[in-house]
Amino acid sequence: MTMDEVLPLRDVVFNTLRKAILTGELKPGERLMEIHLANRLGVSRTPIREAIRKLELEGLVIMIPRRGAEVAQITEKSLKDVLEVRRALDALCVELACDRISAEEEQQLKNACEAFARATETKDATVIAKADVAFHDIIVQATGNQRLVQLINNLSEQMYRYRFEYIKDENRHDSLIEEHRIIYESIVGRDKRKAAETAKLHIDNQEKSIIRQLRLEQEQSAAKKKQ
Amino acid sequence: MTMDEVLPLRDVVFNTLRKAILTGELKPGERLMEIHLANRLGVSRTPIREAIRKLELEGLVIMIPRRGAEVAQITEKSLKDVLEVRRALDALCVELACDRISAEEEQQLKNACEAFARATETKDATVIAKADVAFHDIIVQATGNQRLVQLINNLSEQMYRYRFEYIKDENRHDSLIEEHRIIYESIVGRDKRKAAETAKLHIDNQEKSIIRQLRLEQEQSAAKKKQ
DNA sequence: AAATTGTACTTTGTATACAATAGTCATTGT
DNA sequence: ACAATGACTATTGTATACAAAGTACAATTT
Repeated sequence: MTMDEVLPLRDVVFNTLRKAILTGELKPGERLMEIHLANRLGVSRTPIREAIRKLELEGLVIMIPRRGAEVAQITEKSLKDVLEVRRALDALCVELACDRISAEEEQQLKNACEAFARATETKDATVIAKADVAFHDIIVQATGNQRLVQLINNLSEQMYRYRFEYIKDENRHDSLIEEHRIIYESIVGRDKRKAAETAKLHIDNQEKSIIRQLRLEQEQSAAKKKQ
Repeated sequence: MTMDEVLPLRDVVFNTLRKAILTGELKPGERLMEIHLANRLGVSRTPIREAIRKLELEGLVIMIPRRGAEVAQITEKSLKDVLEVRRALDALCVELACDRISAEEEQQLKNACEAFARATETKDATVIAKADVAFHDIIVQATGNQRLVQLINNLSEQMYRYRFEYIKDENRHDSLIEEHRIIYESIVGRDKRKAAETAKLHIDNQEKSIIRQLRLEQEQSAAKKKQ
């Protein structure tokens, strides 16, 4: 018996648009026109509008009065702002995890750590990204703080598009594995200071890579505009 | 010439409902029925619904499928979660302020610090609360991180109702003034460690007071239910 | 030829109408 | 008397219709 839970259309639309923005299918600056989207998704304007209201508060689209919504631009400044906050929250995460992680979660974290190392061998960015998310999810969940879970997820969202390029870089794989290992061991060893320090380092490395990626894209779009 | 900017109705409704929830005019658990609200505010259901979608994502209301929205309950757990995050973010704030505060902002902070001390003498909770917000706002703004500003404001929101009781407690006034003074001096003296520590202490004190308040309220409502 | 005005079209903002569902109360049968 | 079923009502979910505003393009005038 399949209890195929029927979500309200607004949530279906919200998830669809969210995914489209995060994967880059809808590009920054692109306009979201209600009738157009309604036709494409086969619903009326009402659920589209309600979905846009949620995307607006989540920062994925911006509203221009009497002109409608468009996909939010990511600037280097806004990315730095997000990562500055994440650095603090990721550090908080691992510190709380040191206090609160259960024996079962410790085992899961160990498995996830090893699974990540194996995933890098596939050289498939999608597989690696999933293994990476799985590892960090266990830590975030171990904090037992729902609000923190929600905030970290929202902040991670903002840079989904760029994380992929970072994951692809094979030269970084060994240090990624090493960082994960240190974080795992620090948490198990209840060494808050070291865990927090490594978590911050982990973000710093991501920041460098993502900003390089972002500059590249902006150069490209600038060149395209000229041509 | 008054450029009385006409906000979309959904934003007017959003702000109205938000304020009503934060001031306690709409109580936790109370249902938000669309037609009812539409009649009361003299608009149609559409802007009401869009406002509710935003309140939903902000965590001020929760949706029950096919039953509509109701004002979110604040539990002791959810409050502790919020404050745990705030402790980290407030510490980040003062640290960043140490690095980035301008000479002008330093002067403003000095004024706000003195203004707060004077405000406590009025023994008027509204006046004191305003002076307190003004002081902290300068620090948050000094970080130059828009995302951080947004997050702190959203998190502060969640406990607006209870902060008032905290501010009222005259026994705490002297230590509040002292904490503000230490934070001010640490920022000016670029002492990140001390600034962060005091900021955390500041939150800890709030937490104790607010949780006491929350327990009191819950006892009262439990008693009322029995009677 | 350039500028300005007017008109038509596109798109959002708001209201209302219709559909579906869940909760409530009464009625009926055991 | 109690349980179960069915109808009615209240409320949300969705679609559409109408109003207002902003934009682009063409025509006209200087």
